[in-house]
Amino acid sequence: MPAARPRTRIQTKNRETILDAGLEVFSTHGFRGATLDQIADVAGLSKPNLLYYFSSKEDIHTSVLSQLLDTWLDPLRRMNPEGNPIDELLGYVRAKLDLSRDYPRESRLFANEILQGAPRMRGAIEGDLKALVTEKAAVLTAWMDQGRIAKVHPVHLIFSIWALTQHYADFDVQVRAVLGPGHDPFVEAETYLETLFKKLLAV
Amino acid sequence: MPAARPRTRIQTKNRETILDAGLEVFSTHGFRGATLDQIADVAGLSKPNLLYYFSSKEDIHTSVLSQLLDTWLDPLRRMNPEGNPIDELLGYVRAKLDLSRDYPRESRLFANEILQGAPRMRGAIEGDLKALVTEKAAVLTAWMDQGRIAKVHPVHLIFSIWALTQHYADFDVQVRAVLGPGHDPFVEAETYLETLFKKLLAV
DNA sequence: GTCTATACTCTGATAGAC
DNA sequence: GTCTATCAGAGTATAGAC
Repeated sequence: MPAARPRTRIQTKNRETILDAGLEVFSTHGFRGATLDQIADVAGLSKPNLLYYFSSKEDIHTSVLSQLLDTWLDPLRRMNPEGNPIDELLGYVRAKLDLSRDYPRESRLFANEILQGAPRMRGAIEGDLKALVTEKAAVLTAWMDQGRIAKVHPVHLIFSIWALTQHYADFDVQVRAVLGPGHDPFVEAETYLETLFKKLLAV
Repeated sequence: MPAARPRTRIQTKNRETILDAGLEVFSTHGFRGATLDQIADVAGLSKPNLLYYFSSKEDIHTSVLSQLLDTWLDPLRRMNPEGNPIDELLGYVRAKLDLSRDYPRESRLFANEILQGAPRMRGAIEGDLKALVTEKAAVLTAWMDQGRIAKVHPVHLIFSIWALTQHYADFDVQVRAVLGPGHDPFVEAETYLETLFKKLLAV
């Protein structure tokens, strides 16, 4: 790596363009399935030019992934132990569903990575992610012990929020095919999931 | 394609071996990510020998996929309109969770396909799958109208069963990393999901 | 039916002109 | 900084011996 040098505006802009193109292609085809040609095409740059900004395909992929987990865990991090339990949990569900709607490519990239056994993210999952879940599971357990929400397995509760919200991003094609035209999956999901979690957590 | 000829036992066995190896490799690496070398290696056959039994990589992939949807939809198909609604639904959840536990490779292969926009299964999804869901959604709606289960969006109810059960196969790595050793995700999930759906569907 | 050898294409990465 | 040309390796598929 060369000594860190301040980047010009055009450099910053091109790097962003490439990372966005990489997200687009990696999220639909996985790492191996993606080609530099495709990424260059989406970015509107030549292949050698990609490799002027990033040292390798792997480098692009790593860069795309590196910021992903932070964005992904942010809503959970925001769940406030001092707040009202039901509001906090429903707020978390809504925030996670918003992520699925607004950042489906990120969701699919993450899903791709986990499906393949998390070869490039295992450390982050066993580290940051596990630590955060453990911390928040303790908050949930406290709420349950105080009788403010129903007693269920706190970690599986978090899993179920992930599964239900990410499904609408990762299986979008299937969801839309089954619902048919004239439906907004995310609007319907918001209502459905609010009902589901209210009933599950009512004491 | 040559005229259909009865296959010898060794042919049948080798074809099965190859399809199983293909399932193994395709489900973890996706179509593009998988190589014939990997499949040959897992199958314990040489690469040209693979192509003696199947005309191409695509052919292996298609053959693996072709039987997948049937297996996958079977539990839903079995949901009996004449049975007890809660029992039928909880039975479906359990059957789907069993599929996740016993056939995680099939689940991941399916997830891979949908994530990529279902390039090789779109027809089946818009056809058979949609038709079955529509049929069963009508059954659910009838149960709801009779006041035998709570009124919720029937299609999203099915989506939620899929999301929650498939999560334990597709995100297995993450689930186990977060839970840590000494947990059986599927045993815990069975209890958790039974509670969740009982509460959701209680009138 | 199965293998070795190989043809040919695709893809990641580099060289070097401008 | 960006491009054209090109190399080296991987990967699918085929030829042909046994």
